[in-house]
Amino acid sequence: MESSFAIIAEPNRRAILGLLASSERSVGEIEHRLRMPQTSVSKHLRVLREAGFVESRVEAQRRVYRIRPEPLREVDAWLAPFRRFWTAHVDALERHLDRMGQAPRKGRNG
Amino acid sequence: MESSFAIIAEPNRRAILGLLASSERSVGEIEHRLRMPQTSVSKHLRVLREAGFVESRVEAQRRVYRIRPEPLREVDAWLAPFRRFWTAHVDALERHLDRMGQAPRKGRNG
DNA sequence: TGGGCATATGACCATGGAAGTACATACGCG
DNA sequence: CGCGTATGTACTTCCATGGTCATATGCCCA
Repeated sequence: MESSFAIIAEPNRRAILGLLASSERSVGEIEHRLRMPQTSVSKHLRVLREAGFVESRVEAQRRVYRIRPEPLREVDAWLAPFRRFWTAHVDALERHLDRMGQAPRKGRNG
Repeated sequence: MESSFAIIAEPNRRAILGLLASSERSVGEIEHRLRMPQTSVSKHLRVLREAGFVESRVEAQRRVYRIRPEPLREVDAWLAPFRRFWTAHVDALERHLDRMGQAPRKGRNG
Protein backbone atom coordinates (compact mmCIF):
# COMPACT_ATOMS: atom_id res chain seq x y z
CA MET A 1 0.00 0.00 0.00
CA GLU A 2 1.97 2.93 -1.18
CA SER A 3 0.08 4.68 -3.89
CA SER A 4 -2.75 7.09 -3.46
CA PHE A 5 -4.73 4.81 -5.72
CA ALA A 6 -4.47 1.94 -3.29
CA ILE A 7 -5.67 4.19 -0.51
CA ILE A 8 -8.87 5.17 -2.23
CA ALA A 9 -9.49 1.63 -3.40
CA GLU A 10 -11.11 1.04 -0.03
CA PRO A 11 -14.82 1.91 -0.09
CA ASN A 12 -14.97 3.05 3.52
CA ARG A 13 -12.08 5.36 2.98
CA ARG A 14 -13.78 6.83 -0.05
CA ALA A 15 -16.88 7.29 2.04
CA ILE A 16 -14.88 9.11 4.68
CA LEU A 17 -13.26 11.33 2.11
CA GLY A 18 -16.64 11.99 0.57
CA LEU A 19 -17.91 13.08 3.92
CA LEU A 20 -14.96 15.34 4.47
CA ALA A 21 -15.37 16.83 1.03
CA SER A 22 -18.21 19.00 2.23
CA SER A 23 -16.74 19.88 5.59
CA GLU A 24 -14.41 18.75 8.29
CA ARG A 25 -15.73 16.24 10.81
CA SER A 26 -14.84 14.65 14.11
CA VAL A 27 -14.24 10.93 14.38
CA GLY A 28 -17.49 10.40 16.22
CA GLU A 29 -19.38 12.25 13.56
CA ILE A 30 -17.92 10.04 10.87
CA GLU A 31 -18.60 6.98 12.95
CA HIS A 32 -22.22 7.95 13.33
CA ARG A 33 -22.84 9.07 9.77
CA LEU A 34 -21.26 6.04 8.17
CA ARG A 35 -22.43 3.61 10.83
CA MET A 36 -18.99 2.17 11.09
CA PRO A 37 -17.25 1.00 14.27
CA GLN A 38 -15.10 3.70 15.76
CA THR A 39 -11.96 1.62 15.65
CA SER A 40 -12.53 1.08 12.00
CA VAL A 41 -12.95 4.78 11.42
CA SER A 42 -9.80 5.52 13.37
CA LYS A 43 -7.85 2.95 11.44
CA HIS A 44 -8.94 4.28 8.12
CA LEU A 45 -8.26 7.80 9.24
CA ARG A 46 -4.81 6.77 10.22
CA VAL A 47 -4.16 5.32 6.81
CA LEU A 48 -5.58 8.41 5.19
CA ARG A 49 -3.53 10.66 7.40
CA GLU A 50 -0.30 8.83 6.77
CA ALA A 51 -0.97 8.95 3.07
CA GLY A 52 -1.60 12.66 3.26
CA PHE A 53 -5.27 12.60 2.34
CA VAL A 54 -6.40 14.19 5.56
CA GLU A 55 -5.05 16.11 8.50
CA SER A 56 -6.42 16.42 11.98
CA ARG A 57 -6.90 19.21 14.40
CA VAL A 58 -7.31 18.65 18.09
CA GLU A 59 -10.37 20.21 19.65
CA ALA A 60 -10.57 19.24 23.29
CA GLN A 61 -11.00 15.45 23.31
CA ARG A 62 -12.10 15.43 19.71
CA ARG A 63 -9.99 15.13 16.63
CA VAL A 64 -11.40 17.01 13.74
CA TYR A 65 -10.33 15.78 10.35
CA ARG A 66 -10.22 17.65 7.10
CA ILE A 67 -9.17 17.02 3.53
CA ARG A 68 -5.68 17.59 2.27
CA PRO A 69 -5.89 17.86 -1.49
CA GLU A 70 -2.47 16.76 -2.70
CA PRO A 71 -2.93 13.01 -3.11
CA LEU A 72 -6.29 13.37 -4.77
CA ARG A 73 -4.75 15.87 -7.06
CA GLU A 74 -2.21 13.27 -8.00
CA VAL A 75 -5.00 10.90 -8.97
CA ASP A 76 -6.61 13.67 -10.91
CA ALA A 77 -3.37 14.25 -12.75
CA TRP A 78 -3.08 10.61 -13.67
CA LEU A 79 -6.48 10.78 -15.26
CA ALA A 80 -5.49 13.64 -17.51
CA PRO A 81 -4.32 11.58 -20.51
CA PHE A 82 -7.59 9.73 -20.52
CA ARG A 83 -9.90 12.69 -20.44
CA ARG A 84 -9.68 13.09 -24.16
CA PHE A 85 -11.77 9.96 -24.35
CA TRP A 86 -14.81 11.56 -22.85
CA THR A 87 -14.36 15.29 -23.12
CA ALA A 88 -14.70 17.30 -26.29
CA HIS A 89 -17.34 16.44 -28.81
CA VAL A 90 -18.80 13.00 -28.85
CA ASP A 91 -18.31 12.57 -32.55
CA ALA A 92 -14.71 13.61 -32.13
CA LEU A 93 -14.37 10.77 -29.67
CA GLU A 94 -15.84 8.34 -32.12
CA ARG A 95 -13.48 9.51 -34.78
CA HIS A 96 -10.64 9.14 -32.34
CA LEU A 97 -11.55 5.58 -31.47
CA ASP A 98 -11.91 4.87 -35.12
CA ARG A 99 -8.44 6.18 -35.82
CA MET A 100 -6.98 4.13 -33.03
CA GLY A 101 -8.02 1.18 -35.07
CA GLN A 102 -5.35 1.92 -37.64
CA ALA A 103 -2.62 4.15 -36.28
CA PRO A 104 -0.29 3.34 -33.37
CA ARG A 105 -0.17 7.02 -32.63
CA LYS A 106 -2.72 9.64 -32.07
CA GLY A 107 -3.16 12.64 -34.28
CA ARG A 108 -6.18 14.45 -35.43
CA ASN A 109 -7.11 16.67 -38.22
CA GLY A 110 -3.88 18.36 -38.86
CA MET B 1 -12.59 -6.44 -6.41
CA GLU B 2 -15.57 -4.72 -7.89
CA SER B 3 -14.97 -1.03 -7.96
CA SER B 4 -13.09 0.78 -10.65
CA PHE B 5 -10.91 2.17 -7.92
CA ALA B 6 -9.72 -1.22 -6.87
CA ILE B 7 -8.86 -2.02 -10.45
CA ILE B 8 -6.56 0.92 -10.90
CA ALA B 9 -5.01 0.42 -7.49
CA GLU B 10 -2.68 -2.06 -9.17
CA PRO B 11 0.44 -0.33 -10.53
CA ASN B 12 0.88 -2.70 -13.45
CA ARG B 13 -2.66 -2.14 -14.51
CA ARG B 14 -2.16 1.58 -14.40
CA ALA B 15 0.93 1.11 -16.50
CA ILE B 16 -1.05 -0.87 -19.04
CA LEU B 17 -3.78 1.73 -19.14
CA GLY B 18 -1.18 4.44 -19.50
CA LEU B 19 0.24 2.63 -22.46
CA LEU B 20 -3.15 2.25 -24.03
CA ALA B 21 -3.93 5.89 -23.46
CA SER B 22 -1.83 6.88 -26.43
CA SER B 23 -2.87 4.03 -28.69
CA GLU B 24 -4.13 0.51 -28.78
CA ARG B 25 -1.59 -2.28 -28.34
CA SER B 26 -1.29 -6.01 -28.68
CA VAL B 27 -0.53 -8.18 -25.67
CA GLY B 28 2.98 -8.84 -26.88
CA GLU B 29 3.61 -5.19 -27.31
CA ILE B 30 2.55 -4.48 -23.77
CA GLU B 31 4.60 -7.40 -22.53
CA HIS B 32 7.67 -6.05 -24.24
CA ARG B 33 7.20 -2.42 -23.33
CA LEU B 34 6.49 -3.04 -19.68
CA ARG B 35 8.88 -5.96 -19.39
CA MET B 36 6.27 -8.00 -17.69
CA PRO B 37 5.63 -11.73 -18.10
CA GLN B 38 3.00 -12.50 -20.68
CA THR B 39 0.82 -14.41 -18.27
CA SER B 40 0.83 -11.47 -15.98
CA VAL B 41 -0.14 -9.11 -18.75
CA SER B 42 -2.93 -11.41 -19.83
CA LYS B 43 -4.27 -11.67 -16.34
CA HIS B 44 -4.29 -7.95 -15.82
CA LEU B 45 -5.89 -7.45 -19.19
CA ARG B 46 -8.57 -9.87 -18.23
CA VAL B 47 -9.31 -7.97 -15.07
CA LEU B 48 -9.32 -4.73 -16.98
CA ARG B 49 -11.58 -6.17 -19.63
CA GLU B 50 -14.07 -7.60 -17.17
CA ALA B 51 -14.17 -4.28 -15.39
CA GLY B 52 -14.82 -2.49 -18.64
CA PHE B 53 -11.57 -0.54 -18.79
CA VAL B 54 -10.48 -2.07 -22.07
CA GLU B 55 -11.85 -4.03 -24.92
CA SER B 56 -10.06 -6.29 -27.34
CA ARG B 57 -10.15 -6.79 -31.03
CA VAL B 58 -8.92 -9.95 -32.66
CA GLU B 59 -6.35 -9.44 -35.36
CA ALA B 60 -5.18 -12.81 -36.62
CA GLN B 61 -3.46 -14.43 -33.65
CA ARG B 62 -3.11 -11.13 -31.90
CA ARG B 63 -5.50 -9.51 -29.51
CA VAL B 64 -5.35 -5.79 -29.74
CA TYR B 65 -6.51 -3.93 -26.68
CA ARG B 66 -7.86 -0.45 -26.43
CA ILE B 67 -9.25 1.85 -23.78
CA ARG B 68 -12.89 2.01 -22.89
CA PRO B 69 -13.47 5.28 -21.10
CA GLU B 70 -16.48 4.60 -18.91
CA PRO B 71 -14.88 3.33 -15.71
CA LEU B 72 -12.20 5.98 -15.72
CA ARG B 73 -14.89 8.50 -16.24
CA GLU B 74 -16.53 7.19 -13.12
CA VAL B 75 -13.34 7.80 -11.18
CA ASP B 76 -13.14 11.23 -12.67
CA ALA B 77 -16.67 11.90 -11.53
CA TRP B 78 -15.88 10.82 -8.00
CA LEU B 79 -13.10 13.35 -7.89
CA ALA B 80 -15.41 16.18 -8.80
CA PRO B 81 -16.36 17.25 -5.26
CA PHE B 82 -12.70 17.50 -4.36
CA ARG B 83 -11.57 19.60 -7.26
CA ARG B 84 -12.64 22.71 -5.47
CA PHE B 85 -9.66 22.14 -3.20
CA TRP B 86 -7.13 22.73 -5.90
CA THR B 87 -8.84 24.53 -8.70
CA ALA B 88 -9.82 28.14 -8.72
CA HIS B 89 -7.80 30.76 -6.96
CA VAL B 90 -5.80 30.03 -3.91
CA ASP B 91 -7.57 32.62 -1.84
CA ALA B 92 -10.87 31.07 -2.76
CA LEU B 93 -9.55 27.82 -1.36
CA GLU B 94 -8.48 29.53 1.79
CA ARG B 95 -11.89 31.00 2.18
CA HIS B 96 -13.36 27.59 1.68
CA LEU B 97 -11.19 25.99 4.33
CA ASP B 98 -12.06 28.85 6.57
CA ARG B 99 -15.73 28.15 6.12
CA MET B 100 -15.15 24.54 6.90
CA GLY B 101 -13.98 25.73 10.27
CA GLN B 102 -17.50 26.78 11.15
CA ALA B 103 -18.59 23.19 10.79
CA PRO B 104 -22.19 22.39 9.92
CA ARG B 105 -22.68 20.58 13.17
CA LYS B 106 -26.13 20.53 14.52
CA GLY B 107 -26.96 22.19 17.75
CA ARG B 108 -24.43 24.84 17.08
CA ASN B 109 -24.96 28.05 15.32
CA GLY B 110 -24.75 27.32 11.65
C1' DT C 1 -3.11 -31.53 -41.70
C1' DG C 2 0.68 -30.32 -38.64
C1' DG C 3 4.01 -26.94 -36.68
C1' DG C 4 4.66 -22.78 -34.32
C1' DC C 5 3.55 -18.43 -32.37
C1' DA C 6 0.40 -15.43 -29.61
C1' DT C 7 -2.61 -15.43 -25.97
C1' DA C 8 -5.48 -17.38 -22.24
C1' DT C 9 -6.24 -20.23 -18.21
C1' DG C 10 -5.59 -22.94 -14.00
C1' DA C 11 -2.95 -24.34 -9.82
C1' DC C 12 -0.02 -23.10 -6.22
C1' DC C 13 2.37 -20.06 -3.09
C1' DA C 14 3.27 -15.93 -0.62
C1' DT C 15 1.93 -11.42 0.62
C1' DG C 16 -0.78 -7.83 2.25
C1' DG C 17 -4.49 -5.68 3.96
C1' DA C 18 -9.13 -5.40 6.30
C1' DA C 19 -11.92 -6.32 10.31
C1' DG C 20 -12.53 -7.40 15.08
C1' DT C 21 -10.93 -7.40 19.92
C1' DA C 22 -8.75 -5.64 23.70
C1' DC C 23 -6.12 -2.33 25.74
C1' DA C 24 -3.70 2.19 26.46
C1' DT C 25 -3.97 7.08 26.62
C1' DA C 26 -5.83 11.75 26.84
C1' DC C 27 -9.04 15.08 28.13
C1' DG C 28 -13.01 17.24 30.53
C1' DC C 29 -15.95 17.45 34.28
C1' DG C 30 -17.33 17.44 38.91
C1' DC D 1 -8.31 13.17 41.97
C1' DG D 2 -11.27 9.75 39.78
C1' DC D 3 -14.79 8.57 36.35
C1' DG D 4 -16.49 8.51 31.61
C1' DT D 5 -15.96 9.50 26.86
C1' DA D 6 -13.17 9.82 22.75
C1' DT D 7 -9.43 8.21 20.16
C1' DG D 8 -5.28 5.63 18.87
C1' DT D 9 -2.65 1.25 18.59
C1' DA D 10 -1.04 -3.68 18.91
C1' DC D 11 -2.43 -8.36 17.97
C1' DT D 12 -4.72 -11.97 15.51
C1' DT D 13 -7.38 -14.03 11.86
C1' DC D 14 -8.97 -14.47 7.36
C1' DC D 15 -9.41 -13.69 2.50
C1' DA D 16 -8.26 -11.64 -1.98
C1' DT D 17 -4.89 -11.09 -5.21
C1' DG D 18 -0.52 -10.92 -7.75
C1' DG D 19 3.43 -13.63 -9.51
C1' DT D 20 4.98 -17.80 -11.65
C1' DC D 21 4.93 -22.28 -13.89
C1' DA D 22 2.70 -25.51 -16.80
C1' DT D 23 -0.50 -26.14 -20.16
C1' DA D 24 -4.52 -25.37 -23.25
C1' DT D 25 -6.57 -22.92 -27.19
C1' DG D 26 -6.73 -20.70 -31.52
C1' DC D 27 -4.93 -18.79 -35.67
C1' DC D 28 -1.48 -18.44 -39.51
C1' DC D 29 1.31 -20.72 -42.91
C1' DA D 30 3.39 -24.37 -45.52
